[in-house]
Amino acid sequence: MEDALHAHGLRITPQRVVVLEALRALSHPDAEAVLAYAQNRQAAMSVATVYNVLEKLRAAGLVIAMDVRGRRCFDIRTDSHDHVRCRHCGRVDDMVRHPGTRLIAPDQSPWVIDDQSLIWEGLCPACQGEAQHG
Amino acid sequence: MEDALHAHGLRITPQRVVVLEALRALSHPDAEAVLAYAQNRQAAMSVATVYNVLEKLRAAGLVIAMDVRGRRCFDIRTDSHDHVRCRHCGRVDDMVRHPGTRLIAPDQSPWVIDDQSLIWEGLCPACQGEAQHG
DNA sequence: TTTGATGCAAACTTTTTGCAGCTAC
DNA sequence: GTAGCTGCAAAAAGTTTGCATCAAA
Repeated sequence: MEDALHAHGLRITPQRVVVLEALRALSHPDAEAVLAYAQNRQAAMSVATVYNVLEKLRAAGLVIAMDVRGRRCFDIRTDSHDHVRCRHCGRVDDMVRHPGTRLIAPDQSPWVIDDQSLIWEGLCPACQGEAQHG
Repeated sequence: MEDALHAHGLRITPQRVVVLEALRALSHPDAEAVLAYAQNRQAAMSVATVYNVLEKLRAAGLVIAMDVRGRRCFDIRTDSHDHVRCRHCGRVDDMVRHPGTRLIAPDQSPWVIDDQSLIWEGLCPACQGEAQHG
């Protein structure tokens, strides 16, 4: 658990270890879920620290972040994959993409899909120079 | 402009017409941008109304919504397409998907991509019965 | 020892809500 | 006339920030 932190030049603190544990134990938690996990395990943790740690981990490439209806969720998997979210219960599942085929079809899956959003993030042509020294 | 509202059983109000205008004039605006557009055109509009109208339009299928770094953005296009967002300036562009090929490659585009998130939304198996009468 | 992390609490941003009044149909 | 929409303002929900304290290396 600590190896991953150490390998990315991040200090090993009890809080960070617990956040990593939460990310492994939970499915796509948001900050609130990570905090609840830590508190259940009697680990000292504050809201600000949860956000700090998650952002550090994201910047280090250890987790990916996604925005889902006003909440920022995190996922410890770093290989490329997609997600599906239930608009009734809010549950988020991983979804494997099949190269060369349609991304998803309702009849290929027990899920009923009625919306999708794919967002890439990066630097637009105009900002590529600017961002390097900004 | 009003046709679309009428066709979906939505009452035609000045506010709704202006929101539709804003969605056509702007690229992927959020609520704040729509409000600013309306106010520039001297149209009466309150924050709550912007959110109400956008949600009505989304529920009617006239626009799609996407969550981008804590903000909910809207897009009047309803055919399936993707988006790319600059992490420096926040600009969001449409991105056409090429069936049968990789979704995107950095060297195929002047954008530098370092993150992607694809989220489908729908009903998970457990909720399909429940949601119909809930 | 020193650099960086944590905790608290307050501020900030974005979205939602309750309710009175108004208007499209 | 009436169901449904709007505006206001306050509250809610989620995230960020400033600063003093603390601890990993």
